[in-house]
Amino acid sequence: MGPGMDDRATQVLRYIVEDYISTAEPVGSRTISKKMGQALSPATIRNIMADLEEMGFLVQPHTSAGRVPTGIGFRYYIDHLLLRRSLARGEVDQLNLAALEEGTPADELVRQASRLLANLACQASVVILSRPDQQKLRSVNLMRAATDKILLVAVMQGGHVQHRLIDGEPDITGDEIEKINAYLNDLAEGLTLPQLRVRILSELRKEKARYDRVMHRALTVGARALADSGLGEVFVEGRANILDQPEFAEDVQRLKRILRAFEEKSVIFRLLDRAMSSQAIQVSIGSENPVEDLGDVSVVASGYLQGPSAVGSIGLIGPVRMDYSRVIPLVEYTANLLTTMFGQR
Amino acid sequence: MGPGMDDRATQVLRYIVEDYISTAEPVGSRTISKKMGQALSPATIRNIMADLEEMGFLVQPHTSAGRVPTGIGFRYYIDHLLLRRSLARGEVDQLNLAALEEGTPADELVRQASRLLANLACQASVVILSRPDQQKLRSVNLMRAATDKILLVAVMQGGHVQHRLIDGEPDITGDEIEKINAYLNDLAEGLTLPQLRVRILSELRKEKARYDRVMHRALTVGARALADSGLGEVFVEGRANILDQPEFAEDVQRLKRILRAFEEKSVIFRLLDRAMSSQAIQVSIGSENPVEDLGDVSVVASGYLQGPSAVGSIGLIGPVRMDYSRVIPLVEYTANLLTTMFGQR
DNA sequence: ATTTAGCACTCCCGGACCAAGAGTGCTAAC
DNA sequence: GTTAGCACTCTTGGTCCGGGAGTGCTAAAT
Repeated sequence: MGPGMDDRATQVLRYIVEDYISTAEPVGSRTISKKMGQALSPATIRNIMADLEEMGFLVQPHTSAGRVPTGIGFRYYIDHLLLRRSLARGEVDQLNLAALEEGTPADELVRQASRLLANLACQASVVILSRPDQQKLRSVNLMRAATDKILLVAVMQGGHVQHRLIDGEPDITGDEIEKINAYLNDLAEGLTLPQLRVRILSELRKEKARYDRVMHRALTVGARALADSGLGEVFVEGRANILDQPEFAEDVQRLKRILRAFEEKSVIFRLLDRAMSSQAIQVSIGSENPVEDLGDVSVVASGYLQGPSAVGSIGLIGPVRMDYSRVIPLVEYTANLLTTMFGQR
Repeated sequence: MGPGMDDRATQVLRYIVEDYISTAEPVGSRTISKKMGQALSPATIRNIMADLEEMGFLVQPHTSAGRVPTGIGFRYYIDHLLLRRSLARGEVDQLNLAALEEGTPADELVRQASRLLANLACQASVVILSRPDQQKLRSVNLMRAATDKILLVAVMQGGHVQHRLIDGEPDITGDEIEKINAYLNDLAEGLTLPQLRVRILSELRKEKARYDRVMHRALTVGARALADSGLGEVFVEGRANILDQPEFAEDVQRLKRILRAFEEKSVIFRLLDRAMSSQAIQVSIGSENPVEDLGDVSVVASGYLQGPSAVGSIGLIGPVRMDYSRVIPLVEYTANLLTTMFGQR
C-alpha cells in the first residue's frame, strides 16, 4: 500500500475498477461521485483520481477521457479490494459433472468441466494435463489388437489412459502376454513410464525370457512416445466467447494472436503451468503472464489434484477487464470439483 | 450448360472467378480484357458479363462495382472449368505423416493430418470420425485399472481406441478377467459394440457364469457410453486461418457464428457427414451446405477408409472464394494418405 | 486546509460534404 | 458483332464541424 493510499483513495479505485469491469469504458469523476452517493463531489474525485494516476493505478487513454485501471490497478484491486461473490445456486447446478455418464474417461471429464466453466464465465476456458511421462502409473497392460499388433495401455494414477500401438508381433501367444502383464503390474504401480522402462531394462539383463523382445519393445515405444509427445494434453473450450469481449471484437490482429496462441500447445502450457503446482488460484494480469503474445489477456487458473499429486490445471483466459469477483470463485469451485471427482476414482 | 453459354462466356467466367479468388475484390471488365490479352475490348466483356449476370453466375455488389461470382458461378466453375493444379513437391513433403512416431494412436494421426492440411491450405481444417457405436470392433479387452475398477478397452477396425471405466468390481480375479477376455474376443470381431452387447445378453440367458455380472456391466456401460457420446470425435485445426480471409476479417458477427459452429460437434458432423460415405471429393459452396449458420463458407471434404469401411472424413472450411484448384487436390491427397496409412495398420 | 463550483480547454466521435476513382450501361459509330 | 465515347452511379477517403464528455485549474466556500 503506497504512501497516500488512504481509505478514500482505495474506495475510489474499487469503484473505478468495478465500473470499468462492467462497462469496458473509461470512467469519469462524475460517475464515481454518483456511485458513492454524492458524498464527494466530482471535483474531489478528480483530485483523488489524479493521485491514483500518479501512483500508477490508472491511466487516461487521452486527455479528457475518463480513467482506466492499469495492470497495477487491477493487481491492487485483486490483492486488497476484491470481495468474492459466492456462487449462485444455478451456477453450481450447471457445473454438475456428476451427471456425466458413468465410466466417462478422465479426459472427457476434464474437457466437460472446461466447457461448462467457459459457458458460465463467458470466457475461453483452458485445461492442461501434466506431462504424461511425469505421471505415475496405476497399471500397465498389453493386449492383442490385431494378429500382428499389440496395444499398450497405460492407466495413470489420475485416471488418464494412454495407449500406443506396437507393430509386428504376430508370434506371441496370449499366455505370454498374460505373463508380461502380470510381471509389469508388479513393478509398475507408482513409477512413471520412463522409470518403469529403465527398471525393466536392468531386470532383463538378468533373466532371458522368450518375451523379452515384446516387453522391451513395448516399453521403448511407450516411453519414447510419451516423452516425445512432450507436453500433456491441452483442451481449449469456449473460444468464441472472446469475441464477445468488446476489447477484442474490433482488433482483428489481436484476435488472431490469441487464436493462434490457442493452437499452440506449448504456449497454453506455459500459461497454465505455474498454476498446476499450486491449488491456490493464480491470477496473471496482462503482461504478468509468461507469454508475450498474450500480453493483453488475463489468466485465472488453479491446479487440481489426483490424490496427493498435481495432475493438471484449469483456468480461464479473457480480457484483463474480467469480473474477477465472479470468475475467481468459479475457477476455484471447478478445480475443487475436479479434485473431489478424481478422489473418488 | 445454359443457353447462350458459349465458349467465350465460359472463358470470361473462368477469368472472373480466378481473379476474384486471388484478389477477393469485385472484378471489372477492364481487368478481364487485359487478362485475355486485349482480344476483346472492355465494352464487349461488359456485354458478356451482363449476360452472365442474367444467367445467375455473377452479381454486382452495387451499381458501378465490378462483378462477383455467385454460388452458382462457383459451382459451374468447379464442375466444368476447374483445372486442378497438381501438388508441388514441397507440399507432399510437408504432408509426410509417415514421419510420425511409431505407434501413434489413430486419433493423433488423424489430428496431425488435419493440422498439416490446415497449414498448407491456410484454411481451417476439420476431421470427423464415424460414430463409435457404428464402427466395427477388432478386439475388446477388460483390464484391471485399480483395485475396484476395471477398464474396458475397445479397439475398432479403424485402429481407434475407446475406453470406459467400470466401477466397483473389487472381487473379480485376474483369471476371471482372462476368461471374459477370451470369451469376448471370440465373439467381438466384426460386430459393433451395441451388437456385441445384445449378442452377449442372449448368450448369458443360457449359461450362468460367475462373471456374468462383470461382463454384463462392462458391455452395458460400454454400449451405453458409446451410444450416448452419439457422434464421433471431431477435431478442428487451424481456426486462426479464417481470420486471414478478408471476407471474415471485418465482420465480427460472422466470425462469431463460425467459431461457435466449430465448437458444436453436431454442426461439424452435419457438415462433413455427406462426404464420409464417399471417397470422391465433395464441395459444398456456401448455402449448399447443410448448416444455415455457415451459409457463407465452403466445405471441401473427402471420406477416408479403413479397409473396406468408411471411418471418417477430412476437409477444409473456408470462404466460398477458395482456391479450389489447389485445395481440392490437397484434400484429396490427404484423404488418400489416411486411407493408405490405415491400410497398413 | 479541504472541498467544491465554475469555467476554459482538450479530445473523441458522428454526420455532412466533397472530390476522386472505378465501373457500369447505353448509344452511336466502325 | 464490336468498340469508343460518355454520362451516370456508387464507393471511398478526406476534411470540416459541432456536440458531448471529461479534465485541470482557480477561486470561492466551508
